[in-house]
Amino acid sequence: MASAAVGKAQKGKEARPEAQVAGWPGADGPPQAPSPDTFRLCCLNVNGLRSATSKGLMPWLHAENPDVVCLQELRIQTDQLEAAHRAPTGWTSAQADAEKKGYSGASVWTRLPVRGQPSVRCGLPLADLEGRYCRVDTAELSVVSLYVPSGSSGEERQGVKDSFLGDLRSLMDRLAAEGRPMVVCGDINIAHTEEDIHNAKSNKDSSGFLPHERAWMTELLASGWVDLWRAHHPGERGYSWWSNRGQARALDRGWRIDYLLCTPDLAARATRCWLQGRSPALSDHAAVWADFRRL
Amino acid sequence: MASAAVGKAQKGKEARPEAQVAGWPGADGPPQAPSPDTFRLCCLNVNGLRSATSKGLMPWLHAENPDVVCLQELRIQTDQLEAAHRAPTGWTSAQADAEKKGYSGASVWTRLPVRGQPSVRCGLPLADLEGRYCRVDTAELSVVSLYVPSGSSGEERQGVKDSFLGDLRSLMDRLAAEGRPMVVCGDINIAHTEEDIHNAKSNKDSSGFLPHERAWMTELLASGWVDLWRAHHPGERGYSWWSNRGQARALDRGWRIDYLLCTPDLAARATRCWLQGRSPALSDHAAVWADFRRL
DNA sequence: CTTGCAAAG
DNA sequence: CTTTTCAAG
Repeated sequence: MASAAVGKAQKGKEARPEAQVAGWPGADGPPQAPSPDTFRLCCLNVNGLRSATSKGLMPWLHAENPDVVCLQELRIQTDQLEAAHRAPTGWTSAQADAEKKGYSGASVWTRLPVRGQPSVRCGLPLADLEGRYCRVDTAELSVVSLYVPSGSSGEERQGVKDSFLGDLRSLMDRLAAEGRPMVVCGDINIAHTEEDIHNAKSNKDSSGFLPHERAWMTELLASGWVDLWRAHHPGERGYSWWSNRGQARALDRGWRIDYLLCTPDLAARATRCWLQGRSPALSDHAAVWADFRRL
Repeated sequence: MASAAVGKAQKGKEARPEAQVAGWPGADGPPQAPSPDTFRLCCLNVNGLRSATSKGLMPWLHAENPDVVCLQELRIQTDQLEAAHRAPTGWTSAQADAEKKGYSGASVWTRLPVRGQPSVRCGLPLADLEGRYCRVDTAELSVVSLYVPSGSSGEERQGVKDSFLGDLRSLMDRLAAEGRPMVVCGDINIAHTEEDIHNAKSNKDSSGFLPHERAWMTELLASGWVDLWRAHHPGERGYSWWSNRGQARALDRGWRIDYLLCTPDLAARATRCWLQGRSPALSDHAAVWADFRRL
C-alpha cells in the first residue's frame, strides 16, 4: 500500500538546522508573486528527484515561476526528503510514495489556495501501491500527477501496463464525470501518433508505441480529454523523452509521452502550452508547461 | 569453486582493437629493465582494481618499477578485465576469481621468469571459492597473494574468518615445509601488536585486533615466518589501512594489516622494506614494498 | 564512506 | 546509459 504524505512542506525531521528561506531551495531572492490573471503549471518526470535537484531543478523552477508543479518518478520516499528536495515554505505539497525504495513516486506542489484534502489514492491497486497518483484540488481546478508504468523492460511489465491502462480508462471517466475543471499531468508512457515519435517505422513494435496503446490514447481523447500541447501545436513535432542510449537527445530522436490531459472547460482557459527540456537537461524527460486564465 | 585464470596477459577478448604497448597501461615510455642485482616486490589491496586503475595505479607502478606485483580485493573477474587492468605484455599474470561478481579476488603479476604452473587453489575451501589465494613460482622464490576474510561485518563473518585462520595456519606450515624461499603477501586483516594500530585501547574489541587474532599472528611468527616490514622497522609505527569513516586517513589513524610474510632465508635477502600509500591514495590500503637480492 | 552489482526505466 | 538500492568491506 502506498504511504501517503500529505500536508504543508515541513523541515527535515532530523532537526539538523538548515537555513530554510521562503523560496526555492538553492535559488537566490524571494519567490515571485503569482501573475495577476493567469497561473502557470509545470509537469516533469524528474527521473530521480535527488538527481534532478543536483542538476539545478530548484533554481530553474525559481526562474520559470510556476504556480503548480507536478512531478513523477521521484525515486525518493517522503521521509527521505531533505530541504533541498522540497517546495518553498508556505506551498502545499502532497506526495505518493511507492512501497519500494528508490522507485516511482509522484507529487504535486502548489502555491494556489487548496480546497479539501490532497489524495494519494485512486483505487487502482498498482497506482496506490507504487505511488503513481497524487491529486490536489484548488478553487480554480483539480490537478493530478500521474505516472503510468513502463512496459519496456519485458512482457511481464507490458502486461502490468496494459492492465493499468484498462483501469485508468475507467478512472479518467470517473474524474471527467466530477464536472470540475481538471488536468491530469504526467508520464503516460505512450506516444500517440506518428507525429509524436522521431521514427514511427522502427518503433512500430516498441512498448510505448504499440497499436493497442496508441488506440487507447485515441479513445481517451475521443471521450473528451484534451491533449493540451497537441491542441496548441497541431502538426508540430515535439518530444518529451529521449533514450539515454547513443546520441538520442543530441540528435533530438525523442518521443512525446508526457501530457497535460485537460477537461474541455480547463483546456479552453489555457493561453499557452509548451515543452522545455532539451536544455537544461534536468532529467531524461522534458517538462510540459501551460499558462491558464484564472476564474 | 574458484574460476582459475592462469597464463600470459592477453588482449581484450572483445577484439576491440586497443593500442597495446609493451608497458604499463596508460604510462608513457617503455618498461624499465629489471635492476641487475635486486628485484622489487609490491603488495597492495586495491579495493577494486577498476577503481584503483581510475586513480592512477598503472602509471604509479610504471614509475615505481616493481618486478613482482601482488594484488588483493580486485573485485573484478578475469573475463571482465580490459587492457587498462592488465600487466604489461610479456609479463606472467595469474588471477584467482571469486564466484561472486564484484567481490574479493587476488592476483600475481611478474616479469621474472616463471617456473611451473601458477596456482589459484590451496585447498582451503573458502579461499578457493572466493579467490583469496594465488601463487606463482620463479627460480628465485615462490610468491603468494593472499586475502584473509574480514570479520568486521558481523559475528557470522568473524566465525568465517576464525575458521579460515585455523586452516591458514596449517597451510602456512605446509608452505614453509617446502623449503623454498617464499613470501606470502597480503591483507591478513589483523593488526598484530599495539604498535600496529593507532588506538589499541579503543579497538580492543574490534575485529582485526581481537586477542585471539593477535595471538594467531604471534604464533605464526613464532613458527618461523618473518613479518618483513617489522623486521626492518623495529619500534616504528606504520599503517597500511585507514577506515573511510571520518578523517581517519588525513589524521593517520590507521592499522597495519597488510604483510610480507617471508621464510627466513628469503627475509635474509631483503635489502629494504617500506610502506607507501597515504599518498598517492590508490585505495584505502597502502602498498607494502620490498627489494630482495637475487640469487 | 566506498566499491561494484542489481533492478528498473 | 542512468538512477537508486543492496551487500560487503
